[in-house]
Amino acid sequence: MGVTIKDIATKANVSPSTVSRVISNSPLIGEKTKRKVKKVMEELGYFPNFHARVLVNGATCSLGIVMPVSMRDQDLVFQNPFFQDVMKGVGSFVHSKNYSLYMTSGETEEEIYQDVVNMVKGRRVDGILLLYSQEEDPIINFLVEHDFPFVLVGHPPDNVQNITYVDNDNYKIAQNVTKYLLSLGHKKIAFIGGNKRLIVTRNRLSGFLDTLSLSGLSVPEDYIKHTEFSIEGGNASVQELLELNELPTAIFVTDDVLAMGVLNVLHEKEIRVPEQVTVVSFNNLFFAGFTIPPLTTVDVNIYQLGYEAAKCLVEKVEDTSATPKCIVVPSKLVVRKTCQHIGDQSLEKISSHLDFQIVVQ
Amino acid sequence: MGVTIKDIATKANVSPSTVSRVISNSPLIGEKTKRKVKKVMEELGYFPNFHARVLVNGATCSLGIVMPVSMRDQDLVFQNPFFQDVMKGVGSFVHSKNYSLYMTSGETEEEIYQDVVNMVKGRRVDGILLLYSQEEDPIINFLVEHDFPFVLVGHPPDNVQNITYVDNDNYKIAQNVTKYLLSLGHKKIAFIGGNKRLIVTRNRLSGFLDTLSLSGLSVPEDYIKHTEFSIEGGNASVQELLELNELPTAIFVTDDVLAMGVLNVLHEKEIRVPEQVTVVSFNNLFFAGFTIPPLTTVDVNIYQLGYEAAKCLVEKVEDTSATPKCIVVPSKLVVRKTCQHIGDQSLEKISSHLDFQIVVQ
DNA sequence: CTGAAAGCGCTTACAG
DNA sequence: CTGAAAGCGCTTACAG
Repeated sequence: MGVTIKDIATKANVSPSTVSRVISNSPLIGEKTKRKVKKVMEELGYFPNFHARVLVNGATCSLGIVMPVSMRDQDLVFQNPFFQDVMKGVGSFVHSKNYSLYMTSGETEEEIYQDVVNMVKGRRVDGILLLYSQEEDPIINFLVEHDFPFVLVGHPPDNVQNITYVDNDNYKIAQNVTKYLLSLGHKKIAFIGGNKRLIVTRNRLSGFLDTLSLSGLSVPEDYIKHTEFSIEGGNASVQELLELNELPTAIFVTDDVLAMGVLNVLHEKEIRVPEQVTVVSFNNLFFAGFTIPPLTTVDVNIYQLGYEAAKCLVEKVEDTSATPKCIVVPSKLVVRKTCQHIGDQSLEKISSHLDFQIVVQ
Repeated sequence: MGVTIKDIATKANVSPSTVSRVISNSPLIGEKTKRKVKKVMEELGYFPNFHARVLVNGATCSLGIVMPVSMRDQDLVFQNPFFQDVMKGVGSFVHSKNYSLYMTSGETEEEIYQDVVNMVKGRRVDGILLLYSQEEDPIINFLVEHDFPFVLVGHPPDNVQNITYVDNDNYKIAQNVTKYLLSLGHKKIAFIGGNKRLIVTRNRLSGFLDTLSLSGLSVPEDYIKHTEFSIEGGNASVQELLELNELPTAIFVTDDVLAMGVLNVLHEKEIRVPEQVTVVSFNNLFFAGFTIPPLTTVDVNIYQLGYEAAKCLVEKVEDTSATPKCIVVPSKLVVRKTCQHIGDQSLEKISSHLDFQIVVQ
């Protein structure tokens, strides 16, 4: 059915080798022959068979994307627009390099693991991009063991020196966000975050906790909530906080989807934001500027996270000997309306104490 | 580097053919040989080379996914969670059938078209899934011309008899939604929808328009807005409506992201929903129950749309002679708080006049 | 500058 | 029940 190199060869009166060389634009071939062969290719509508090429070259120019698609059993239900945004960044770089994208479709950790094994051992991809990072991840171990090129979006759970990853400096960001809250006068600050196994969650929590304890503030245990990544999760968590005797005056939320759930409950209970409760969040997802009130949140540059990760991975694939590296994507706090409003001057002042870019929108 | 069938053959003292037969579990091979060979495969960690297989079998067991990723030039910026949801459905079915997923990464129509050509002509996939449907789409034409298996999520722009597609009955739904609005007493109803080239937009618009005209109501031209699929798009459109002399009392919005923008502006301008303006929308995206007020919207069963589409495609791939078919995914109106509230009884009454499932949440 | 030959890793008629 | 041979569509040393 498909036109092959042989068909071209016969019709152009040359050998298949010559056709192959014309395709790869080898300088060895004479101009005349090139033109002749190219014309025939045009006429017959030739297109190289991908698999035949891969079989001899080895390189697939494809990357495998590992998404945490709804791991229901782990309550990691990702209905999070975050991933769509990362993928845009990934897609953009990858396209510029003529690489293709392969996706896992597994729905449990075990299935996703199998998907990865298939990709790697079946030689379907040249590298793997992990869009998340969590503790005790068998996939990372598998990849390391097989010395297969991969890049992590997020901070490695361990083995940091040997893994190439792209991440924000979540610990530092969390410190600065917390300092920001402190400078606003808050002392009773609660935390709502995603699954504990995720490294992002842990890093943001540590930054938060460490900063408070440096200020001599301790956080009661029931001020710290871990929940699934959904509006409902955010909902449930604030509800719990609101049942406490001593209410927090600020809530540090690690994701905008969660924050949406938080704002929702507060609005329903007619608790005024930011007058009664201050809310900060992370990720600056597409709806962050349109919640009620508009969310003050850290823009972590999701697109760039994806773009850089893809770039690192392609580099790694094309030069396997490259040493592991880590790219830190910059971020900034986008101040909107969910934190106690203070005069512009004082914001500047606060800002000067922080190691952190602040932008008012 | 990789272990091949040959390695196994030598170590197991059989021929490569035998190993191949063991892998495909051929009944011809004796039990003893099978055990012996399997043991060696185990020891050596054998995994079949995907590309070698494809080269001889032809089948890739891979599907290509065409996403309308941010076609900036066409103002079709899709930051819409819709696609993540469809992909869940697609992934779920595909995984059960051991198929893999390939993604386009192009960012303009031209690039995406090239991605598709590469997939098809390079024999990288067995079928193509188009996650959207629009007028004058060169991709559809290409696929039809090459008689390549594909399935459309959405209604074909033309050539309906020859294309397999999965869609909601958007025209009918729009009719019923409009009737619903009419029965609520609205006469001045505006429309905010996405790009005109998209068939969904057109179908929902026609259903809307036809129903109104059947009721003897005409819609002024400036009551009909087409905008990009973003909160900002929704924002801009209501702003325009609010500048009109004669304000609509209801707005028919074709997508929740747009509706979010609509609600946002109305809230800012302190226009009360639903008391002053009623809003209905489509898709029931993850945040629809959490806007302020919670959105009344049509649940189009996004997941099932993806699931069925993948199913149709695999069927088509595995039986090329299958006749084109069309699957209509059911939908229902989820009544929340953006439409003028009326007593439960009258909702029942209204419902009885509609050819449409209504659910109160 | 061009061609014949071997080979990438598999499968599958064809023999036996 | 098992093996030798041909072939899937390409690339790339090796000759000339």
